[in-house]
Amino acid sequence: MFSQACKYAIRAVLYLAVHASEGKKAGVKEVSAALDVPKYFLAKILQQLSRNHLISSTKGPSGGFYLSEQNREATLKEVVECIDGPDVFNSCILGLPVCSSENPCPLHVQAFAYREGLHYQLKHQAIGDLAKRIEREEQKI
Amino acid sequence: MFSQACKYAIRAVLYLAVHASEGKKAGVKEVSAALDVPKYFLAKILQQLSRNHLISSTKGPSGGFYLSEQNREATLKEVVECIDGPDVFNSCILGLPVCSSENPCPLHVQAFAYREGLHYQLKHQAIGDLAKRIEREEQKI
DNA sequence: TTAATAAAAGATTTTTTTGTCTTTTATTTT
DNA sequence: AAAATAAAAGACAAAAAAATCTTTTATTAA
Ligand code: FES
Ligand code: FES
Repeated sequence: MFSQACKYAIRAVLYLAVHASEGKKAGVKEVSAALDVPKYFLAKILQQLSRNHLISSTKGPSGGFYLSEQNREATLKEVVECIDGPDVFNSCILGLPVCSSENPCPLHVQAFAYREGLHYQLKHQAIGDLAKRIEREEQKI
Repeated sequence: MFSQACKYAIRAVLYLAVHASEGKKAGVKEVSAALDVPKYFLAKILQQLSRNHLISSTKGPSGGFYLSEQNREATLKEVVECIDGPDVFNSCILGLPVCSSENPCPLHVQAFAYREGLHYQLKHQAIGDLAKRIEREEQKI
């Protein structure tokens, strides 16, 4: 479903949402250590998210990555599409050129349900809200 | 979700289920042309399925691939696991070392539900039955 | 205002996946 | 028995994804 880079991106964004803020930024080193993810690879991913304004960053001492209030209103769908491209949620699970209910592949009904369930959550839940839920329910990142 | 090889495998097996039989075998050339899939790559995939007794084959003139009656009783789950390995249906969508409802990641609930829907179909529907449904409902492969 | 810090950017390397080509082996038809 | 056919096997090449390293730029704290 998601590329390795995209999995790292989602986890990193959620980590930032929970553990960082404008006043308490987190560096690549901290995030990569906390999530047990390759440091330099993660750096690239965070850069890409930053360029696309899905996370915020500042250079220099006491600099690092964090989520602005605006960033917290975005959704993971945007994060996913920033890394894996725009077709993640509408491509056929068997790789047919188009996915549609009019011309369904044999797995379409189930695959579509799965994909849409996930899509719906990622699309409608703000990252900030997700973070609160993670803290409340003590979910793993 | 599925590797390219696995997508090709599923489609090829379904093609054989619909268009081939012990009396009317299909060669790599036919299948790759019908599904618009790289020939030599598909050959490797069919070999692997054949070695694992998920499809049948014979060499020589009028040889080719087909599904025996026994093959038709198998499921696509077995095909998928033959190509992509045994963890496809129980690994965390975010790549955490284990996926469980006790230690869920933030996407677990949706991801699990979605995955299980698909898993259930692939696990409980015999390839032979799927083929009949494909013919009946004129689904695309 | 200098030194230290940390992200940004760029260039490379490694690994995995995908795809191709050639040779061998089994089978069948002539 | 010989020729033709088609899968099996093995070796290889190309492309994509993942991971690493180095240099540059911006910022801040001393
Ligand atoms: S057509 Fe294949 S998943 Fe929709
Ligand atoms: S724990 Fe992540 S999908 Fe189950």
